[in-house]
Amino acid sequence: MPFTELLNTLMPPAERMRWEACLARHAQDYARNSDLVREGAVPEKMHIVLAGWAQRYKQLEDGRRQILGFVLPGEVCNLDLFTLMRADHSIAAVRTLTVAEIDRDEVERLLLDCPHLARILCLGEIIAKSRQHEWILSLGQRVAIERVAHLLCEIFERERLRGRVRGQRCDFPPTQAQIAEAVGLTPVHVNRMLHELRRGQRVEIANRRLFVPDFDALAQVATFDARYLHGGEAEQLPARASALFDKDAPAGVRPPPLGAPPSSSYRRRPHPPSQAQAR
Amino acid sequence: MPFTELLNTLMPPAERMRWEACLARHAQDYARNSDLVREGAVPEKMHIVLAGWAQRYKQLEDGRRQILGFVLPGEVCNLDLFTLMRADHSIAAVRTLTVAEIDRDEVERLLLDCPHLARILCLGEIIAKSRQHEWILSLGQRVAIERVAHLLCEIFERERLRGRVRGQRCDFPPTQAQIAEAVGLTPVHVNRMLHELRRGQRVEIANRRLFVPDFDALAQVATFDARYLHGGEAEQLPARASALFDKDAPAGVRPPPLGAPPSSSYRRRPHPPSQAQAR
DNA sequence: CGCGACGTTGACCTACCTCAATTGGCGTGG
DNA sequence: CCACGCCAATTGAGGTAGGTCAACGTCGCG
Repeated sequence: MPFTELLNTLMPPAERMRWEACLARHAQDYARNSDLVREGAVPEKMHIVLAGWAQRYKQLEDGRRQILGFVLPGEVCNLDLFTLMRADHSIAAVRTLTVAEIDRDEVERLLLDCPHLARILCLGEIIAKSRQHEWILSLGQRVAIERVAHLLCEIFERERLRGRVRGQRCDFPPTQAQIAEAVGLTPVHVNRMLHELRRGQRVEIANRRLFVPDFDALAQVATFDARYLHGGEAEQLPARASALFDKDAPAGVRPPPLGAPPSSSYRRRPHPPSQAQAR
Repeated sequence: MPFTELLNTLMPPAERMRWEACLARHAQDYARNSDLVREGAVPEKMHIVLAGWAQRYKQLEDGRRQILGFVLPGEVCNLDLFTLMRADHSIAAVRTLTVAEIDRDEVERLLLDCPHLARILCLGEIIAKSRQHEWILSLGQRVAIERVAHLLCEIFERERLRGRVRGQRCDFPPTQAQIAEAVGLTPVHVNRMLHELRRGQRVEIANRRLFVPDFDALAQVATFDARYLHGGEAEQLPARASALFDKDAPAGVRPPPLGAPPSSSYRRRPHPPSQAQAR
């Protein structure tokens, strides 16, 4: 498993074992749709997803609910634990879910003992923020079919980076209603979009599994650009993360994206060719 | 000015002066719509808004643009500087803008010398994240009039927390087209929503100024709940922030919100008749 | 074998978009 | 001081993406 090997590279075996032992010791199961963290509560424990998916969400008083993002196996739900503020959103199990629950003291000890681990978790937070930004772009600007396709691309690519895609397939537990809550559409309309994608040979979802025969084709309908997931940056983590904590700074290597000057019309606004100059 | 006094409480005068001197020394002007930070670039300097507004945004290849948030005077644009990754979004001037530009070395020295400052900036980042979550909720679930009203509520409340509201009025530089890019609507439709809000005596926008005669009424239209802005948490900052860096942990005091259980299968519950009209 | 959750489909409706023209404010140059 | 020109705001008419409602199919499971 490439990701596992990668982790070995990034974390000394001692840290790695300490971490995994800790996870194993605190495993905990949740039933589908039950909350791990409730908005407004002061979080007591840090949650790490071991198996299954979790979903972050917020809701309005009248019940409208928006999913902010999915937490996949191996990812941390709430590092924000340490801010000690009340949670600004809830976290629930998408389906049957196993997490490790580690309380504050232990997390603290763990992070002190495992500097590499701390860096990896920090990088995870930064990438999560980048995903939030893309999520906003999606909700605000993409049309229905792009939104759905984009979500599938994101999931598939994240799973791929973790080495959990085989034969163009990966796990995909959410129901269509949950997809709908994630992309801000109606379950009915999500169903139609999935149907359309299926007709076009873009995706197949069955038995909680996602099948993507031609990723590039799907990415094209989604206007998906994987850069925001910072895939492959983990390899550069040691250098970069050390900059976070130590001093000097070798930057990652990556071609800058185009600053495409737009088209025409009202909404798709031609924003003036802005130069990044002062004065 | 209450906010200034607050800062004095939070930061020893020495730190405070060091910080402000630093800001003053590096002032820099930008023309409306010019970029301070371009997506994909490695940020060289940290930007702090001194006067005017900045906007974070992302765009699609075809020109569709989504504003991720506004940066108000006194706020920091990109603390993420230290991650040393390429910027995942661009930042531009809403209108004529003055910022302080501080390069990495100096920021580093500053933060080492001013631990209180560092804590305040960290808290700012956390609150920014909370705002992002609310922004997602808005784009995904609120209808047009709620979205626009919610944006105005957020701005107004943030300005109020900073002590910049007088006589129910505060600065409001963005054009309707920029509002549209922020809330994911068309400029035309934003115009109509503003018109409706004006007819209902909810807001008045003129001469780059926002007037809110009855905040609660506006908040009701928007389903706005100020909690996510963490107003008043700055007062608790010393205690809380120290927990971030030191050890033990007095939590903030704040009533938990309701955790409305999920409803039926379908999406839009009959949201309360948002009567923003004649009244 | 019957219930309950999920997926699917059709008919219809409306919130929001598109296109297009007009108005008003304001800075600039004559 | 006025006329021009530009940009933002405004308004109307008509179109469509996506929502709503409601029924039916299907699968898993006790």
